[in-house]
Amino acid sequence: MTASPTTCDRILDAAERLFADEGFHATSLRQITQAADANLAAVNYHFGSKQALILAVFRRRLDALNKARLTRLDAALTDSDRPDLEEILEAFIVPALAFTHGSEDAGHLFMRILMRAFAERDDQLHRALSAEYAHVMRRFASAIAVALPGVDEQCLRRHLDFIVGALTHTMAENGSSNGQAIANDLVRFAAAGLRSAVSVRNLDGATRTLEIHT
Amino acid sequence: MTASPTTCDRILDAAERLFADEGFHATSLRQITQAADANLAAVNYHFGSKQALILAVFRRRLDALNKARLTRLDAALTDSDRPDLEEILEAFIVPALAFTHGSEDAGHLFMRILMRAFAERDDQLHRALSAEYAHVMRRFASAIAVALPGVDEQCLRRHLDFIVGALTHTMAENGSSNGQAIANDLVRFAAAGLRSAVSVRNLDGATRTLEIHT
DNA sequence: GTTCGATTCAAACACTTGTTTGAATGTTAG
DNA sequence: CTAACATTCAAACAAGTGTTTGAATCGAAC
Repeated sequence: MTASPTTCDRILDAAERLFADEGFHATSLRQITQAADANLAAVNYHFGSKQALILAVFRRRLDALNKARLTRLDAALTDSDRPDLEEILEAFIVPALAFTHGSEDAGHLFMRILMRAFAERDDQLHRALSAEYAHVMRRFASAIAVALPGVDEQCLRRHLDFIVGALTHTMAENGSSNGQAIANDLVRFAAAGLRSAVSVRNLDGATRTLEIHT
Repeated sequence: MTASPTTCDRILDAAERLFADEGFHATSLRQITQAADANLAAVNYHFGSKQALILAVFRRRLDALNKARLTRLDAALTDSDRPDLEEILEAFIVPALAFTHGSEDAGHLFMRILMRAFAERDDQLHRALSAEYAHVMRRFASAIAVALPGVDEQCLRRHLDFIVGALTHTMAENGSSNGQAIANDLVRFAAAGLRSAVSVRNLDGATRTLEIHT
């Protein structure tokens, strides 16, 4: 039999599920500790505060996710001299979906939490997360810049935002079903979108402009 | 001089800003009424409850946004017999950005709120919104299906999710700056992504599959 | 001026929140 | 065994929550 999970882990699991279902502020420590079969004071004892618990829930999964992404990115880059755009995008997208198919629907829950974190304007959380998240995004940005020479830097950053938005939104919306089909779609969708940026610029040197009514 | 805004409007404005900054549950009625220079009981008097206020904040902007989208979509469809994909996408994307450039940063705030609504698992809010939102999405889906014959229906629905995710994420993240450039990028990005779906199917009849490690 | 409906107001309601405390318990080392 | 430490527990804390209430105030219509 596996060692029974510690109080810390039970609290993290319960908090993850409740945060995903109800939101950070809407979830009370009493709900969490009751679901975790722990005493109310356990949260403040083990983590210090509710805010620190939120960060802990985050780090546990995000560290693993970003590490898997970077490992796969490195593998794609050393595979050949000229990196393949699709392989780079798979390195970013597939681990997120592998997550979803992992232990129960932990990944699915975490994607909902990740989306909340983007929505939350909580500066403390925002800063703490972007510290390591920015590093990962920069690695992928430069990898794509190599695979797709001639793409505007600012444009590339925007497109990465598109991909992050599309990924988190669909992951949060659709459950853990059809992960593979979604990954296929998103990789192709994103690759085509990225390639369109350089081809347009190479053909006529300027993008079409739209009028925006104000 | 313009007629001074009613208490209802002041409450809606204050609530919109605070909901975007702090979240639904994190903002108290006391914060809202104080910012709106109204009495605490005014919210329950005019709207009935906090939950009803949240819905009211939503409807005020979402109605206008979706109406603008559909108007522009109709214009694009009657323009010519065979609708242009880019025009359809502009009908969906540009009004959201025109919003952003409208009164102050009201649109920017509302996009953050919209993102929260997707993240929130509040079933009541979810159901109330998807009622009219689903209708708009269906209109756009069938318009794209005409402009892009041969695209798989399920695949199209997923791609619309990608676009919604990309739009809300970037709108929420970047402020009201560079709205036009973002709209240009997203329209081109989305169009290329959508076209890639039909071309792949038409060329070899099957999509590439990725292994997902679990 | 008076009456009537709509609106505002201050005060209180019952309840939940995150956090702290100090004693009780379990666990490990000397 | 005992001493020291880590962990759990029930209880209380002050502060904040959404909502309700009943009186006060306003603005027209008669």
